[in-house]
Amino acid sequence: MNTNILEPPVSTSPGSPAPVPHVARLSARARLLAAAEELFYKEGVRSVGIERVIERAGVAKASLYGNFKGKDDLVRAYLAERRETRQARIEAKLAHLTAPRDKILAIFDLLAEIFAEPNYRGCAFMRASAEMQPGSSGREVCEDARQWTRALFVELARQCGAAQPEALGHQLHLLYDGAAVSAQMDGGTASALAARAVAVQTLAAACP
Amino acid sequence: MNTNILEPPVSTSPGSPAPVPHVARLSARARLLAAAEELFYKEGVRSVGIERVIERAGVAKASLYGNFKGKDDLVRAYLAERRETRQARIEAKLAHLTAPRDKILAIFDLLAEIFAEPNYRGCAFMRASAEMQPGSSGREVCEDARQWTRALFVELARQCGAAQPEALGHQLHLLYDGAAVSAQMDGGTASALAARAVAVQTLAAACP
DNA sequence: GTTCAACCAGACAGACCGGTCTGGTTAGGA
DNA sequence: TCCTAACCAGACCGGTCTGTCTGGTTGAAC
Repeated sequence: MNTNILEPPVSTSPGSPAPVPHVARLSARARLLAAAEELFYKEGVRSVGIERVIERAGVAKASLYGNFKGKDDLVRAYLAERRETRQARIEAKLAHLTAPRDKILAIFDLLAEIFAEPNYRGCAFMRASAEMQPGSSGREVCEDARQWTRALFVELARQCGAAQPEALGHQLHLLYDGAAVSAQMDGGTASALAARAVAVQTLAAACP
Repeated sequence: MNTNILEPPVSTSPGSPAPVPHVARLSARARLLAAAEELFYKEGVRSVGIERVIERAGVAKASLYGNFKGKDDLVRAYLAERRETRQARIEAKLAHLTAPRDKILAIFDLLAEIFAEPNYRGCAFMRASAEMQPGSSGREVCEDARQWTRALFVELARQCGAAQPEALGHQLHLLYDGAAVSAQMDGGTASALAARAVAVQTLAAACP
């Protein structure tokens, strides 16, 4: 969902071969972020070089270094954008629900939706984390995204009336992570359903 | 545990600054594997270059290319060695147990032991997978290791008398993966205990 | 003593990457 | 019309990476 009226909406058609049509084109920054999103997620932040990104975006090298401090900064911006997109998607999924238990299970339902998407290649933050040095700005975004997810599970566990909301939140987060790993390595949506089934049991045991 | 009498036992003191003493030294191949194990696991298979490995091993470049086809082959050998070490460690942990339920829980106890080790940095296969291209020989080793773990959980679930051993095995594997991710990102042994607690509930529900 | 295999040390080549710089083009506003 | 900002195209530099090659050393077998 693009609410910035200064920029036309980005068409995220995955298989488009030509870089981006020159009619009604986006700003160089927006095209760079779109190309980074596509290439970094598909092939890894380290495998993809600057040259590939600017070629895909149809942008000059100087434009990249005018909009970003360097490759690390572009990676950070890519991850930050993904983090906001994901958090917004989760919040939208939970918005029309009231019972905390339903919200928790809805998160796993959302995982099944995400895993079913044709271009899904696993959790972007896990994959990027493994490619980046500890302490880099990109890693901080990943850890921030992780912290947010953990806090969400703990808060929902608290609302469920769990005796130990921290412990239950940790357990639910565990299932969330495990589902992502399994989806990345094994493919399919089965892991989201398996995690949901375990979550139902765990909730029943922790929230009497 | 080194049972190969052809080679002296490798001293895995982590902070030793000198490469390896020239007395009773190992073969070039063994030293290369030891250095690869140390550096690849600590800093990533992609971040660490050939130069770093041969310097740490105290080995000439030509010796590397005489023992391995190239860097990819060295990475594959490193992962294959790790896979065998891990499988042997799990099998040793389960050897003196008879009840399948105890064996399953012992795997999570072993995770807690592993997570508590000072140099633990997460699952080597997950981290290496994220750094390698799909279809590479190293990736195949990782997927093989994953397949083995899955088969182990499914077999133990079957021995437990689960109605759906495949499903229960998948759920247990999910907890295993989630614990590894949480240990890598958050540190500590809490995730192994949390996964064990959920496993107890899941087993109780699936094996009446 | 000779031979041979395994090894060490390091120079070197070719490729690639991130980042800088120059020069030319376009569009819009004063 | 002129000016300015944003942009494109691509040469270029320094560094790093994998992998090859040459030459010298050691030690054990014969």
